[in-house]
Amino acid sequence: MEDVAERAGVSRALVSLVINGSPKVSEQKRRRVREAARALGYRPNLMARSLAQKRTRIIGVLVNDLRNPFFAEVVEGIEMAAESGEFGIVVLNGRRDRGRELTAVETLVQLQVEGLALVGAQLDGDDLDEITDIVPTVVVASDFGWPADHSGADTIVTDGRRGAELVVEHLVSLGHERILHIDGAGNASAAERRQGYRQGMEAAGLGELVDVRTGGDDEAAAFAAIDQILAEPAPPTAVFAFNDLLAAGVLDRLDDAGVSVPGGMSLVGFDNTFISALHHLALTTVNQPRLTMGRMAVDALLERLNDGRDEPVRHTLEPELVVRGTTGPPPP
Amino acid sequence: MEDVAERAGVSRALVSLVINGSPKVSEQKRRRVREAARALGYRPNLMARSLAQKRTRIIGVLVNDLRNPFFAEVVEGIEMAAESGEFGIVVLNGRRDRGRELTAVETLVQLQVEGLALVGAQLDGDDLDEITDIVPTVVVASDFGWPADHSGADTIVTDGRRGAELVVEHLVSLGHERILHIDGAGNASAAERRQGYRQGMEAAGLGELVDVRTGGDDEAAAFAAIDQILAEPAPPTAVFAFNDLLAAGVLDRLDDAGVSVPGGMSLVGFDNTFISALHHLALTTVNQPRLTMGRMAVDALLERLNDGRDEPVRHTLEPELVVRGTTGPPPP
DNA sequence: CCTTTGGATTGGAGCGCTTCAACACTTTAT
DNA sequence: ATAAAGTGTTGAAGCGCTCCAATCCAAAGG
Repeated sequence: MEDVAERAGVSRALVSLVINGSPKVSEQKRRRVREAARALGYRPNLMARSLAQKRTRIIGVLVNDLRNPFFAEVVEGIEMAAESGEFGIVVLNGRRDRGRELTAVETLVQLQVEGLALVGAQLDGDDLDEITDIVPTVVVASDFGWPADHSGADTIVTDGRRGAELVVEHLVSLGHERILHIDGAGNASAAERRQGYRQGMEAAGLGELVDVRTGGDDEAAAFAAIDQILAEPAPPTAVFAFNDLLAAGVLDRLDDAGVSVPGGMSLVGFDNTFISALHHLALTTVNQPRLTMGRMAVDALLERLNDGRDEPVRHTLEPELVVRGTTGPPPP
Repeated sequence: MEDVAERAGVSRALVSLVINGSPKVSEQKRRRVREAARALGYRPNLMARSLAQKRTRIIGVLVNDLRNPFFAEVVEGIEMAAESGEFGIVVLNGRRDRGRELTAVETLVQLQVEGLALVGAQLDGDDLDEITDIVPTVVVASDFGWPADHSGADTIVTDGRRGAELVVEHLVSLGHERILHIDGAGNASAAERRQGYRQGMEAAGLGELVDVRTGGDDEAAAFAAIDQILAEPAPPTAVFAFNDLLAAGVLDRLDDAGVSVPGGMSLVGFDNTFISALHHLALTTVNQPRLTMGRMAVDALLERLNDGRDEPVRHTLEPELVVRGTTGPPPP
């Protein structure tokens, strides 16, 4: 910067003004500075700038698992919204490891991010208790148990309970009774969907047939459960899987076992990722508006940042059943 | 930091030493500083630290499209390797837009990243000419045309030419002759695969039947091409798609048109993403060792950073044909 | 002709940290 | 006893930038 100033025959301060596009610089000097900067290949040092400004204009994003297309799209929504709010984002990947999530959050805070978006994080409220009063935080696509006195983070979720109910209602309307749920195990939104499933079953008078098996959040997690189910005397006629990835795993296994879908068994996923839309799978699933979720997350942060809101806010989006080809009437 | 020092009854310098785990600090003071830091909820400011150290320990990653599982996994490989080299990564998403890629690279440089990994980038050599002599750069999963005098970036690719040849060889061995290629349009590695396809065809004496259609890099890009092909008098008996996503789109369209696979037409993808492994698709494809590519990319950067290498290096990995269920003999 | 006004420019302090030379003690060798 | 050689600790400079108060200058007003 010093060099640029010298070459342009001005002070360092003036160079700073030009770089930041201040209106109070004469056209002449502006040009000279620009030229000097170009000639010298000058690039401002963002670290120094942030330090001096005490602002970073960065939103930190922690994501549960980048390989899951659902999360990847939420992140994309966040990125797009951040961009139009003149913020950059830094994405850290928890890779499904709670410990890594914890250190990632710590890193982001030390990076002085101005807002924190946790996408599908597995942390719980206590982990964040301290964080939330340092930096505005929004939790997306998962739901934390907050400690009683927490100052609050915002929450953006799709109503997983309702989504699961929709699934059960759909299956029941097709005539299914033995509907089984392979859940998301310890996954952030697993509990809610389990609950919705239970409520749906009970509402349909099928409370006695409630059957939840442990799954997970990827294809492989379904294998054990399916193998077990198929070996049982009275297998279900429909399976509701925690998410699309898991459902794809179920489909694979049913395939292997020679069970046709939906002829021999109906199958429903969750998330409406592009995977479920592939015609060859044509998975009936529940849509979550991912881009919208990302946008709302950023909006929530910006409200705290720009408008000074400080009570926590909670947005629950409506899920939507997407009926494709993996659901039909139960076998006779 | 000042506060911590005061509370612990030491100087700021000593606090710094403790935080950075210097061995030359008495156990007693170390404890007192630690305690003071905890009590005050002190968090070091990474910006300030980087500025003072003139190091960031950050590798910048620019990725073509985070929604493509192939790229997501390469990034994961990079992240894991970086982690074990004591580096963090910052990922910026180009979202398939060249302009965005350009500004992203600029941002990363200004962020003072110590290394730059471009994953599937669409930039060309000239864009990077200036960058590469500021920061060590490695190009992964795409291949740039370098300007003659460039000081060099490293390159990590899977041999796309060879991969395409493998595909053609496989199809030819099954008896196919009319093998069509739906390409990746302007995509970074499209040219190479096109070339491999051509060479393979020619080597098999099928040079006359070479037929390349414009595709792209996602499902939708395949639709137009397939519709057109099916309307032609002598449609191909096999289609080689630029990547798995595109192949999935082809599969969808063939499905719609009532063409069975592989009975009516054989289909091959590229990348061996988890999508191709779904039994319902069971897509024959070509594997690229993604995690290895990520690791090698980081290794290349570390060699420049730590060992002072300064001539460009190029690693070409061997592709591997993965035969699944979408290829078979041509229809009679 | 002198003062006022207002826009353009600048010097310098400060952002939170690291680092290095210098200093203050101990301990060991002489 | 004194010199030499560690150990721990610290003051102060400096990293590259921003931003405020102060200054400068030219045009406008009296």
